[in-house]
Amino acid sequence: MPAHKPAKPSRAEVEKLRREIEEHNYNYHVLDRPTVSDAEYDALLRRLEEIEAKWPEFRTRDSPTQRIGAPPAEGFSVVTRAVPMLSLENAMAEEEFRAWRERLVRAVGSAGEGDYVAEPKMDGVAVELVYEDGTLVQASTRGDGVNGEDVTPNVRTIRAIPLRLMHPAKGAKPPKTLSVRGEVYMPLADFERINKKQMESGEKLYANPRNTAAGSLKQIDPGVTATRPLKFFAYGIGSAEGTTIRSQWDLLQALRRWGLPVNPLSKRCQTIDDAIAFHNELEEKRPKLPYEIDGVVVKVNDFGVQEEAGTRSRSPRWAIAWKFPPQEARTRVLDIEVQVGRTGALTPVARLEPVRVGGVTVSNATLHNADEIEKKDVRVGDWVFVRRAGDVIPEVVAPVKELRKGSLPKFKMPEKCPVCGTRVVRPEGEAVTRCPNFACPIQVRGRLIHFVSRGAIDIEGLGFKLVDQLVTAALVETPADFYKLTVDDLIPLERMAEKSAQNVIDAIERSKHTTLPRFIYALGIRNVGETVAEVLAEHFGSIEALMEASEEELSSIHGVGEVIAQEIRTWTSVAGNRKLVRDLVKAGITFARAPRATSTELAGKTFVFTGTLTKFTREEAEAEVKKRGGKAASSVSKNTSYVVAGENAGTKLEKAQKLGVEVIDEDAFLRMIRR
DNA sequence: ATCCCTCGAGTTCA
DNA sequence: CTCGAGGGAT
Repeated sequence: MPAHKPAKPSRAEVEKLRREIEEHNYNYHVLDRPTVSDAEYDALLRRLEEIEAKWPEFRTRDSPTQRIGAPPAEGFSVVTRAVPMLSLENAMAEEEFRAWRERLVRAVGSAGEGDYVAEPKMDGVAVELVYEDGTLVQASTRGDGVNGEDVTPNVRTIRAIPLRLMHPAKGAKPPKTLSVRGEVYMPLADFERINKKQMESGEKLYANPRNTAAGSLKQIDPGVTATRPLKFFAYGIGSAEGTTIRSQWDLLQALRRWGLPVNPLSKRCQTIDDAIAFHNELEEKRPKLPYEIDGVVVKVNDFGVQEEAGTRSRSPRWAIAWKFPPQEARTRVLDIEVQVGRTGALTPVARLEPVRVGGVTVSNATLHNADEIEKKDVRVGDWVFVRRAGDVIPEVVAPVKELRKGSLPKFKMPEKCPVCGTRVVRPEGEAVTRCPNFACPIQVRGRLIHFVSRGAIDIEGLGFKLVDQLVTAALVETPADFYKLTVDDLIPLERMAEKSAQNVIDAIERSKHTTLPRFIYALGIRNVGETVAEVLAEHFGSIEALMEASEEELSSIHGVGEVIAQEIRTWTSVAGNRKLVRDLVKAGITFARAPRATSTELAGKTFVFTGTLTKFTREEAEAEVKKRGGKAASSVSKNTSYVVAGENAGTKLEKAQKLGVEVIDEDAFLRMIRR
């Protein structure tokens, strides 16, 4: 377009443009169904900005362009409200929840028997929004309920919050003055993203989404708040005067019609058991939700019954917050111990005062490596927040620095291996610190355990306890020694009678019949996992050929680069390792033919399995895929053809959805391979 | 030289 | 599951 001046639009045209932008905001934030791309949305907003810049007479305070614009505040003034924002009584367990209902029924008679609304309890910041004639004029934090802080300029930057209410053609118009209550929160993914950025720029990490949301709302400069990905769910109003709304459920629908986001999981419950079921279902969904919740709020639906139930000094009798057991808990670091793995990697692990998190007692949490400890600045004696990452593995989130008394010494990686005393090394640019002593007893033991593990040689009944005993009794030093064991060797060991000893010996015997990839993997060469072992087996066809391979030949293989090639060549040139392979072969190890792909029906397809599979094991499924010429990968990318999701699928499922990868369930997978 | 996809290794608790 | 890093594509 040539740079000619556009004609001045009419007031109606500007208004139409605003409505269009508001509509898109509504679709996106309230209905969660975007109807235009971000780029299209931005284009509309930019056009409006240009018009308003050129013809200032069109500027209005409630225009979508006016989300940022107020100058930084001098601090926050206090807002005093006529109808206080009450807090809720808490219930921690089902009995307490039922007790609440008993009291309710006593207070209001049979009216309290049924008809509730159950809503997720957002873990965010409670705010009140005041709309005058449909325009947002004030926003405040809850504060003590009566007095809150005026955070209007900051709240205006939150896109999920309409600056103007919508007036549906049919249905109740909002009252002249409407105070909406709800929760400002930060989605988990956004929280993680900005924390990652903080980490990269070496800044302080935020403890959790709620604190980050609260901190964002209390920014002096609304420009800063505008950069924070905050969202909002409305759940109530200050007073229902001037409306015809007579129940909580109708209120939620009305809020939604007025253009305010309402949590779609909220549910009307006809009986107390429905509410209990809702709580339990939500607790299960909780780890998969894109935001944090800390419980369920159950309210009496009918406003008339609510009034009858009345309010105690600080909380209404007609509502209760039934909390979930915390997923994040505070505890103390008793010690930081350093473990040594089979490759000699030194891993610091925090020993914690046992604490219940998400239903289990946590007493250990990995701290990964020295950098990680440095980054989080965790010290022995600190109070720390612990959470179960991805549903399972405990993780130290951050120390509570305010509770650090005096000065605690910083953690330092030991200079010597805690097991064998050898001076440890940390190669330039690497995160791990290692003990270089190949003969370090813990490495020896680690290699033995790896050798017998599932996926490797797989000796059933030979676990880490028994390996420990065998090493201590000097019966086993290298994997080849397993094949020299007799029942009489085992019987003197703890918890070993003749029967179990015989079972172990039998299992050892059975393990002699294996496959080449498993055997190569079992050797425990650094960076040679199951996949690389398979590639090597495919290429060389025999262990002897692999043992004689040159570095050049190795690195020419697809999937093997310089690093791995050198690692393998170094390993195969060590006399002890060559002897180990000879001894194992002499002991009678034989290799089954690797099952070749029997069809090509899944050729070119890549599968990723995630979650708890109930109809088959992951190994079986992967074998089926390979048999049909397909590939089984461990992580989801845009190259993935299908993600097969079992129960409780976690981040991989999310990623699949984000990348638009097809997700199928176990049955669909079975149908696919049965054909 | 850089980015993206994978793989490998280490870890927790019931 | 998560992180770091190897390998290959661009």
